[in-house]
Amino acid sequence: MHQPRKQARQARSRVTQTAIVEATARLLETKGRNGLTTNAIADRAGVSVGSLYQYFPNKEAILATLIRDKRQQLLMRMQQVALETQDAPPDAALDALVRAGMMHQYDRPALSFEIEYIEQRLELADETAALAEDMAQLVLATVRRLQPSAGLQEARDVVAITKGLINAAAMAGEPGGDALFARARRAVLGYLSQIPKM
Amino acid sequence: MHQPRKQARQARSRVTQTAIVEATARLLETKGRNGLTTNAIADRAGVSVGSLYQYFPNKEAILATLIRDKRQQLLMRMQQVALETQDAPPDAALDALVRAGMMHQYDRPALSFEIEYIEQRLELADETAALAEDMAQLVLATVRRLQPSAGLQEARDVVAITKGLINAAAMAGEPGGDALFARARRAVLGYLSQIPKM
DNA sequence: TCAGAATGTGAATGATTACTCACATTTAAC
DNA sequence: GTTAAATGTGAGTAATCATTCACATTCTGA
Repeated sequence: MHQPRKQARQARSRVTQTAIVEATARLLETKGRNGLTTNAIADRAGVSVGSLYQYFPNKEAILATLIRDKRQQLLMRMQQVALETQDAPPDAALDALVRAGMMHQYDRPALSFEIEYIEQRLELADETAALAEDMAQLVLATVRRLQPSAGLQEARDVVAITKGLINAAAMAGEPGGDALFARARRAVLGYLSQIPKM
Repeated sequence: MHQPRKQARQARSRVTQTAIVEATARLLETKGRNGLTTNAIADRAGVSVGSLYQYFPNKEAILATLIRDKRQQLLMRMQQVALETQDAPPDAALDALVRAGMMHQYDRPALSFEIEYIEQRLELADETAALAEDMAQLVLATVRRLQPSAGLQEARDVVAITKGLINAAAMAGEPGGDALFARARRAVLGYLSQIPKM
């Protein structure tokens, strides 16, 4: 392989680095995994191919950075929402979480879709699983306020159900407004209402 | 491009054709979209590369055939189940549909995952949408027996919810047994119970 | 102002891969 | 048994693409 140059020391290098990752995101959205070539990334980012290799050891590393960024972004948003709603009524708190998840995926649906696929075929599977657990833990705290008998598995399911619904809507080209949110809300509350008491 | 040879007339050509499609499926499962090269397909199928092009104009066409086959298989299975349960109690009928969907996806989860991705980036998007509508119509008939106020959108949601749940379970490596089915059942029934009456 | 460090460049390289074609083998019909 | 059609072969071709490297440009500190 090859060692990328040392840490950035000038402002312009950060700009370049960001441009590369964002160009990768845009290409994934428009052309998918196949249209994602290093030369295309460089073009789109307005830099030369050589620059990619100043900051990333290879193409996969760019993808890994993009994915980690997005992941971090989602988790932090959810944590923030959980914090903000800790004193709100339980159903309002859950609403806020569902809405945050929906917003994140709907912000750039095509990108979310590509990332979900790529995660599975990179050495990121472990990190992905770790994130899923963090998300489930976060959701669990709120879910328990509504359904004390809920466990981690149920929290995971709530995440999966929401994701499934939103994914399908996004793929079908449905706009992600209040109608979709209302259905996601029903799915989650409905599922929770069916959890057997212990 | 290039014209594949005419329709098969001998039995061995059918064998070859099937071997090519099945090899493609196996490679997708084990190596993913990236490991899927024409030479690898030929190797795995035990034929020469040239033979691929006797039956398919290009690599995409092999994928398209595989995807159509799988789709057809799922839809027919669901139709059969719907027919078999048309006189059964509504909840038993819905159970049977959910179970059939689960079985299909769990039969070869990695393959299902790859196919779902590829469908979006092939000229198959229209057919995929058409299948989704067929599935929704099929599910709607049964769903209505439980919730007469349910519409096509709710049927679509039921499919999406189930798919999301099963997908997450498959990716997490969870075995697809009765525990998963019970949760899928709860998700569907819970969602339906929340549909507002008109 | 200037040296050296940091950053940027893009043609060249080697590997991979989809697809072709001239030919070999097998089958079916008589 | 012979022949023509059907089927199978795989080295070769051209295109694409990730990565490199020798060099150019820009910045920073003194």
